[in-house]
Amino acid sequence: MREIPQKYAAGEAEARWQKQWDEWGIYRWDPSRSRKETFVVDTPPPTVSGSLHVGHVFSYTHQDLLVRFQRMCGKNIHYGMGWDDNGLPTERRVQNVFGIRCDPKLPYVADWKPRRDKGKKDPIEEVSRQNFIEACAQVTVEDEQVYEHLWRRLGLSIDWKETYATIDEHCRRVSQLSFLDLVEKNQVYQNEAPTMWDIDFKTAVAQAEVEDREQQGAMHDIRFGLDEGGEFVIATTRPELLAACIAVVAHPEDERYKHLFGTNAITPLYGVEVPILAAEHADPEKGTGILMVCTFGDVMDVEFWKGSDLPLRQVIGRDGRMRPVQWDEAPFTCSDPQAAQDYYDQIAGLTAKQAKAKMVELLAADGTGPGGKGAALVGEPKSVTQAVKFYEKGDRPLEFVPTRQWFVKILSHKEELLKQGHKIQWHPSFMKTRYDHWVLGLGHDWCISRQRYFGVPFPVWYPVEGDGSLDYDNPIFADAKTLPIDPMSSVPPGFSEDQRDKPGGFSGDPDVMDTWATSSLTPQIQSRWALDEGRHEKLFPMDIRPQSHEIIRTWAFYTIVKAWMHENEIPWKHVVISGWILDPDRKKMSKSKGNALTPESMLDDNSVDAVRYWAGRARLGTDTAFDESVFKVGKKLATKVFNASRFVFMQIDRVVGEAEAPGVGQVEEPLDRALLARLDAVVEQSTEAFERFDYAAALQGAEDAFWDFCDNYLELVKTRSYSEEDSAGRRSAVATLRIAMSVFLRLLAPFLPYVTEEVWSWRLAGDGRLRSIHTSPWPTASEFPKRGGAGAEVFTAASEVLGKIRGAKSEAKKSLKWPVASLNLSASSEDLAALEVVLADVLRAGVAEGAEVKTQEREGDGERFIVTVVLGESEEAGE
RNA sequence: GGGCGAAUAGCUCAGCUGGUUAGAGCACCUGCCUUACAAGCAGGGGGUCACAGGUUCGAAUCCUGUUUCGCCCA
Repeated sequence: MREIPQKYAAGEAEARWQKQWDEWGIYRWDPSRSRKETFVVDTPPPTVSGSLHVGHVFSYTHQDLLVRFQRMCGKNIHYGMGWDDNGLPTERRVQNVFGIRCDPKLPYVADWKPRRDKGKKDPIEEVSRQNFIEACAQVTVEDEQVYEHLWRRLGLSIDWKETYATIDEHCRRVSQLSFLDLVEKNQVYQNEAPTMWDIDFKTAVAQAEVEDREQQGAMHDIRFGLDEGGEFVIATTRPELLAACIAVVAHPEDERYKHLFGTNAITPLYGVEVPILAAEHADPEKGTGILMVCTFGDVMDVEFWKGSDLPLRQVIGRDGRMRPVQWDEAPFTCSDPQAAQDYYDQIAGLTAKQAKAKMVELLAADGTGPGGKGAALVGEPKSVTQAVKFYEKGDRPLEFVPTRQWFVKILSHKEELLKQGHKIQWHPSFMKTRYDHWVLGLGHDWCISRQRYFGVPFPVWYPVEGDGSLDYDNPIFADAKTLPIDPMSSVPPGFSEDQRDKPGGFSGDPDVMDTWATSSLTPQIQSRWALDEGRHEKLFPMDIRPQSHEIIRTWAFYTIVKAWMHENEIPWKHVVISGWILDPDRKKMSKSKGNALTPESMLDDNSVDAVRYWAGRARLGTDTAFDESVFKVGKKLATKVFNASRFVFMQIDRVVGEAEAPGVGQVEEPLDRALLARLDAVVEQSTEAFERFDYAAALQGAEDAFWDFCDNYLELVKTRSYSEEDSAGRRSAVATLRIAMSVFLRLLAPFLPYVTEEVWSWRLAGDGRLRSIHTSPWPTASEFPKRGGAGAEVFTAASEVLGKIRGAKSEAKKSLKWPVASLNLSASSEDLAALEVVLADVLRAGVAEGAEVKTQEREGDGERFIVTVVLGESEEAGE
C-alpha cells in the first residue's frame, strides 16, 4: 500500500505516469474487438514544419477528452496520430534551415548531406530533386519527435503504434491508389486550362488555398477607339494586360453601350480590333461601366473566355513577368505589328507591377488616343481598394496562367456532396451550414497537381512522340500492385530506363499531388483501405473527426469528397469543431503578433492538468479569449482533488484500513444517502453531456459538485468520521466518502489525467481495467443504488443551514470554531422534515451541539430557511 | 455586399425548448492558522443581460432592426 504523500509534485508525477501508461499500453487499440465496440478518431495530422502553438494544445485536448470518456465507457479506442509533412510548408522550411533550393535538372549526389550551419548571407545551394527530398525527410523526422514529445506530455491518449506521415510509403501508396481509383471511376481529368498560379512558388493552387486580401489599387480610365469611328472610355485596374485584351464588355441592359454591341473596338498602343459584347458580369456602377476582358485578369475573365470562341492572348508568364510576344503572328494580330511590337518590347520581361507603371507612362503620351489624338489615359489613376486573390502562403497576387493540370471533378457533384454532408452529424450543428455554403459556392474543379517536389508523385508517364512532344491523351498509368512509384525514377511496363525522355519512349509526370489529395485520405490511410479489407471494415467509417472551423472547406470537404467517390460512404459519423484561441483583444492569436505563448512554457508554469482544465472549459465551436487566470483555477482544482483524496483515504486507513473498506451496503445515515442521490444526478448529467460531445458541461457539473462536496459534505461528515469508536454512523460516513471520491475522480479523470491517476493509485487501483483510472469504468448510478430515505434536498438543507451558521460567525468576525448558544430555525414543514434527519450532523459541523434549538413552521416564501444564530459568550462557553 | 456565429459583473464564462430575487470562478473587500488543503477556509460588495422596437400575464432567453467583433464567402 502506497504511503499518501503530503504534497503533490505535478512535474514529477507527469513524467512518472507518462512512462507507466506507455509500459502498460493502456492506449493500445485491440484489433480483435468488433467495430461496434470500437471508437475511431480521425485526428488532424499537424503540419510538422510549422510549430505547435496554444491553439493546437487547446483543440487536441478537446479530442482527448472525448476519447478518454469513451475509453472509460469500455470502448476499444483507435486514436492514431499523423504528421503532415508532405508539401510546400516543408519545402519552405528546408530551404530556410539548409539554405538549399531544388533544381530538378541536377543529378543526384549520393554522399551529399544538408548543412545546418549556413548563414543567411551564404549563397543558396542548388541540389537535385532526390537530394532535396532527402533533406525534407530529415527535417520532418526531427520535427515529428518534438511534436510527439509534446503530445505525450499533454497526456493525449494516442496509440503511438498507430502513426503515419503523409509522405511515408504507406501514404504514398494510398494516395496513388486513390488517384488510380478516381481515374478508373472517371472522376479525374487532365486539362490545359487557366489555373490559379503562384508566381513565386511557381505552382498551381486550388480554390481552397486561395484567400482574398484587401489591396490598394488604382482604376485607370483608358480611351478605346471604335472601328467605325468614335471612342469610349473603359476602366481597368490592370492596364498592363492591355495586350491580352480579347474583348470589351458592358452590361446587356446598359443604355450607354447597348448600341455598340456587335461592333469592334480598337485598343490603344497595339491597335488590336476586339469585339464589343454584352456580359452580365459587367457592373454598370463600377468605373465607366464598360471594361476590357483580358486573358487573364480575374476569374470573370476566365469564365467569359471559357464560354466564348475568343483567342487566348497570354502575356503573363509563369514567373509573373511579361512574356515575349511576336506581334506579327496569331494570336497577336493587329493593323501595325511593328508599332505594337515597339510598345510591347518596352514592357516585355518586366514584372506585372513594373509593366503597369510603364503602361501608365506610355498611355499618358500624347498621340496614343483614338485616331492619334490626345493621350489614351484619361486623367490620373484613381486609388481604389480591391479584393485580390492570393495563395494563402504567398506574397504576390495570383495570376491565371494556362497550364496542364490534373483535376478532380467536383462541380458536377454538388448535390451528392451536400447529401453526404447531411448524413454527418456536426457539432455544433450550425457548422454544417458552412460546409453547405462552401459546396454551393464552388467555382472550380479541384486542381490536384502541384509543380513541387516534396509530395506524392502521380503514378503516370506519357509516351514521347517522334517529334519529342508528349502524348498527353494517352497517359500510361502504373499498375496498382507496384505502388508507390515515382515516375521520375521508375519505368512504365514495357519500357526501359534508356527510353526515358526519348522519341518513341516515355516521360514521367514531374508534378506532385496537392497536400489535400493525401490529407483527404486520412481515414483510408489509417484503415488501410484497398490494402487490408478486414482492418478497413473495423475502422471505417470513423466515429469522430475533430478539427477547427476554418478548414471545413479544405480538410473536411475534401475528405467527404474522397469517401464518397471511392466507396459512396461518409468518412465519419461526427465532425466536432473546436473554436479558436483569441488574444485578450479578441483577435486570433498568432506568432507574428508576438502574443502567443509556447505550449512548453505553459505546461512548465501551470502543470498539464491545469492546461487541460483550461481547454476543457471551452465549449465546442466557441472561440475563447486566452486568459491565464483559468490555469490557476485548474491548478487549484487539481490541488483540491489531491487534498480531498488525502483526507478521504487517510480516514479510511485510520478507521478500518483499505482491505476492509466499507462499501455501499453500509451507507445508512440520511446525510450520506442524500449525498449518493446528489452523486447520482451528477453522474447522469456528466454522462449525458459527454454523450453529446459537450465535455465543457460535463466538467462544469462535476467540478461544481466536487467543490460542493468538499465545502459542505466533508465538513458536515467530518466529526462523525473523526469519531474514535466504531459505529454505524462512522462506517456510513467512511463508506460514503470512499464512494464519492471514487466517482469524482473518475468524472474528472478525462480533464485531469495526472492528478486523478496519482490519487487513484493510492487505494482505488486494482487489477485489470482498474489498474489505471483511465481504463476504469465510467461511473454509473448502478454503483450506488438508491436506498431511499433521503434525496438530494436533505443534503442541500444541511448545507444551507450550515452556511447560515458560518455566515453568522463570519459577520461577527469570529472563528468558525466559535460555539453557538442558540439557533432558531424557521421553514416549511417539508424543509424542516428534510433538515431534521441531518440536524445532528449540522450541529456538530457548526460547533452548535450544546445550543438550544428552536424550530418554527411557516409558509414557504422564497428563502428556504430563516436562521437566527446567537453565538456563545466565549470560545469555551459552548463546550 | 452575402452567410454563420458572438455580445451577460472589472476579467473569463454558465444560463437548454420564455417562469421566483440573472449564476460561477478570477479579481476586489472583511474575517479566520479549523486534526485534507494558507497553493486553504468562511463571508461580502459588484450586472439597465450591446442598443432600439415588437410578441407575451411575464423576455438574458422568441421575432425585427441597428452597432461592434470573429470566421467563411463574393
